Amino acid sequence: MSLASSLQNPTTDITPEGDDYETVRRVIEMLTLDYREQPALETIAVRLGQSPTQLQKTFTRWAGLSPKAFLQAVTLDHAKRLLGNEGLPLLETALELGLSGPGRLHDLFVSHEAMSPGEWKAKGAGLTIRHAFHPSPFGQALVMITDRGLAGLGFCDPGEEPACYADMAGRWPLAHFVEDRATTEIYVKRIFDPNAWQAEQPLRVVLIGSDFQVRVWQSLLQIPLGRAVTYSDIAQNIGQPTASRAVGAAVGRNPISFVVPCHRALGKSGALTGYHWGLTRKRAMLGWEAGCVG
DNA sequence: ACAAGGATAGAAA
DNA sequence: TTTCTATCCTTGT
Repeated sequence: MSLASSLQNPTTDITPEGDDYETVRRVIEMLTLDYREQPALETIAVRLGQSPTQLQKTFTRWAGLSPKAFLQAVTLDHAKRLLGNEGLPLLETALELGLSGPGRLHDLFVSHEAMSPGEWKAKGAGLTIRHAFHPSPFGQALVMITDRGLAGLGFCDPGEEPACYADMAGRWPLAHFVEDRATTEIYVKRIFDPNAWQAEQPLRVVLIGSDFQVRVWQSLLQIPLGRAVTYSDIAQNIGQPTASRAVGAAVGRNPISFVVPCHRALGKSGALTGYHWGLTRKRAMLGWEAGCVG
């Protein structure tokens, strides 16, 4: 089977910035674990065995932000700002502008297609899924492609690949899995390079889930870069205003993280209430995106 | 059918 | 801050 080979070869292909995420991850962890003592940048640098200057470089290379700006981008205040409580109901706005439908969605230019309920219930039977791990700005990324487009994107830290693979593959237990780095690599480059997002032909994405889940994920696709919505916003958007709890569960099952921007769903208070691949990664994504906007 | 459990939210103590 | 509860889609029995 391809599983073994994919696990033994966690790739060192591209991404000269591969190490940067490790640093960023540890900084975020320190900040959130010891948030009481508000460690200064210099303290953190020392703990990591780096000079503040090195840290400066790492952040600007990784996020396009100075360390100070990045740290700000990871606070509760910033999260609240993303929610943009200044009025404009985000999701409806996107709909009115005609950004929905098969055309452009998301800043990444995604065209989405949902699998039929029958195919969903088949648990992937008859489906061929090509997959591989690649380094990404958010750790190791597991990419899963069907002939209808990107079906899965998961993340983990180096060494956790087996669990990550099991998690993703278990979602379509009857599918046929083939490791195919050549196919997945094309997608990876496109997904994590904001410069490639301007491309004219959209990234094909296929949403495999229950009807309810697909509607939730489609709502997520309407959230622009640099904004966020609450779980209840989404519940409103799909016409079931009291189902915010169920929305949370559905968001959590999103198989294509980052591309379907589930990291832009926050609690009403602005708190990051959860993330399937770890809250640290959710913070990192929001911080990284702050760099894209500014 | 039924029961348990979530990445919720709001209210009460 | 912690706890209680209304709510509702999924999944396992």
